[in-house]
Amino acid sequence: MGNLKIYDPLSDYNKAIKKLSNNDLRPTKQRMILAKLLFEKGKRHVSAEELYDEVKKEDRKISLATIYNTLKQFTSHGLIREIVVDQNKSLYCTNNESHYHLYIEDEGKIVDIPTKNIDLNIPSIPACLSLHNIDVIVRIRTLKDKDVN
Amino acid sequence: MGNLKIYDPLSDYNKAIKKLSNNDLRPTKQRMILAKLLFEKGKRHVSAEELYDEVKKEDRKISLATIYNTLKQFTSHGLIREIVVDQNKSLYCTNNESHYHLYIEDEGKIVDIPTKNIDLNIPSIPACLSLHNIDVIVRIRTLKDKDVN
DNA sequence: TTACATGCAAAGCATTTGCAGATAA
DNA sequence: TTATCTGCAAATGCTTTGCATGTAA
Repeated sequence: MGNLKIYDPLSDYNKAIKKLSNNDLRPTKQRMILAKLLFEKGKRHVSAEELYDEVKKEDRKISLATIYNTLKQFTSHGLIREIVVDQNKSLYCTNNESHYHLYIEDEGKIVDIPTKNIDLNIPSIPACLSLHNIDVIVRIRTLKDKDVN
Repeated sequence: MGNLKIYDPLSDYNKAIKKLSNNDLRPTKQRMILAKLLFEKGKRHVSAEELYDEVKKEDRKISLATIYNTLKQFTSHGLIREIVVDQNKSLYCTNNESHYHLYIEDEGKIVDIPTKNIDLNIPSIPACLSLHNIDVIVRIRTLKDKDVN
């Protein structure tokens, strides 16, 4: 919002661009715009549709299909994380630190939880020698209409 | 597995029927069939489609729409729990004990985790005075193709 | 120059819904 | 008899895909 900003060669944004180049992702116009929106605004949880709207607000245009595809690519390259919150609704998280998620169903909101706040004791993990990723989603629901009848 | 079973007037199935009647759900033919499949086979994690197939295997027929609607009703009446595992994929869990879920993404499988195996420390829960439900889904992914490029 | 990206519209898929006919009480 | 179910087919909503055009290197 118009605040002065000293050029930071290691900002999240620049790191992202570098990451793009380091992978097989060309830093195209669309990917730059999306990386900018995703990484210059701090830690965020956005949907494809929200990003689409933000791009439009900047008087630019990226097709929704490209936004979906790009989010998918960014995810598989480890730049962001996908959180499936409901059927027909994914949010993308730009927080790169180790953390879990709290999803407040009633509000459709997500809050990050530091990994240290959750102790997992799962002896039942079956032969996960090559465990690659753990994601914890705590879903809470507050007392509402539909559940008590 | 072919083991003898003494008639239990308080079996999960009968409890379910009773629960149905106690709510505003008429114990119709379709609901009885589904309750039977859901509660007489012990703790399960099934999708609507799987249930649909099981009904067919018994030479009966319930429309998929009715299965979806019934699962939804059973869920909102607390008979089962819905677990959203992916976009466009819900599983329904018949375990009534307090527990969380481990989802193995690669295999699409779900395993129950006793509540005591997970310590939640979430001071950040915002004004959840009327907290109604906590669901924890631990998602694990083992090292696979698409993630390293 | 050419392999890779993008955009559009169409397709996909699990789930939901509208409504006419069927059923439980 | 009447409020409630059921089943079908059509609709929904998010996401993906096919393919022609555009673009980075």
